[in-house]
Amino acid sequence: MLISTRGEYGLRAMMVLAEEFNAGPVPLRQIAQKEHLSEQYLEHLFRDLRTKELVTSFRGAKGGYKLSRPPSDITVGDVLWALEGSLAPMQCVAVDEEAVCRHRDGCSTRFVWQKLKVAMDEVLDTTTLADILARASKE
Amino acid sequence: MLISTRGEYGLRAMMVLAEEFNAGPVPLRQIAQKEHLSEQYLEHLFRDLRTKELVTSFRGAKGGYKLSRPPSDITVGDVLWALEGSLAPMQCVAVDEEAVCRHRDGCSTRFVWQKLKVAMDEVLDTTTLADILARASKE
DNA sequence: AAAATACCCTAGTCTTTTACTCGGGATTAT
DNA sequence: ATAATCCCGAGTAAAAGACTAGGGTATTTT
Repeated sequence: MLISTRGEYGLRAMMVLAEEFNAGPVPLRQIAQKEHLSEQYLEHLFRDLRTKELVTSFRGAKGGYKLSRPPSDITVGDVLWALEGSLAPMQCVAVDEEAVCRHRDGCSTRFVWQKLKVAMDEVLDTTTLADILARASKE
Repeated sequence: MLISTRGEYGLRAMMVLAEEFNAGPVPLRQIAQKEHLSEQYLEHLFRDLRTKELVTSFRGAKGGYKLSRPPSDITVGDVLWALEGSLAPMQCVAVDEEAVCRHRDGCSTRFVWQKLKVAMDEVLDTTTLADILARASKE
């Protein structure tokens, strides 16, 4: 499976923040309850989301998290990349890796992985949280 | 990573058979040497490829494997599906699973996973071994 | 000032998956 | 007969995944 619980829970949590974007910060406990997730596990995910500057945190009573940018400015790819690392189908086409094919010269299969990655990135980079929101409210 | 060594090695091995499609059967040892893979590990992969009827086996001396169909009739998706099982980005959009979302009603993120799957399937189902072969010989 | 709320951080642990290896058996060409 | 080859069921070591434990620190409300 391409997406682990990190990406799954993380995106779900980000959608809660997207819904509440115009309200105050949302505490993790509230997100955890709404989505039936572990609050402790969410903390780990939100650390990564914060360092990648996708969310802003507010400490203390009445604290919580807010999206750093409007939902229309955050793509699914932004979120998943922050939580899962590279989403390439194979190491040899991952951005953060040296594009080294350790097998025979001119590895013919590599171009398939590259095509796959392009197709995946297209969806990930063009779908924003606002798009999901719009889609959800229609149903 | 979406693709494990099963899919990676398996597709590579299938390409060797594709190149040799008009010759006699190719023994695993030869594939293993050419691609620097473990022969024993390949045996496991070929068991699956055989039961999915992508390759035909010939026992005994001078035996080996052949593609069951011409390279233009075998897609990358056929091979990967045989070796990796479902290639969906998430369980909830995998074909062999009940499409059950165990979280809150109308899970809004599901449509993203579905879009992703469609984009991936498009590549996997339209790229054949012959396409890879053609691409490789051009370089 | 104190209590409550909430984020922040480092470990550790249990389970599952991955990536194989081992050792044998069956079949066929020579 | 013998060598080459496919066939098969176990087992295993390492890595990844999915968390939990438990402390700390900052902020706000009262």
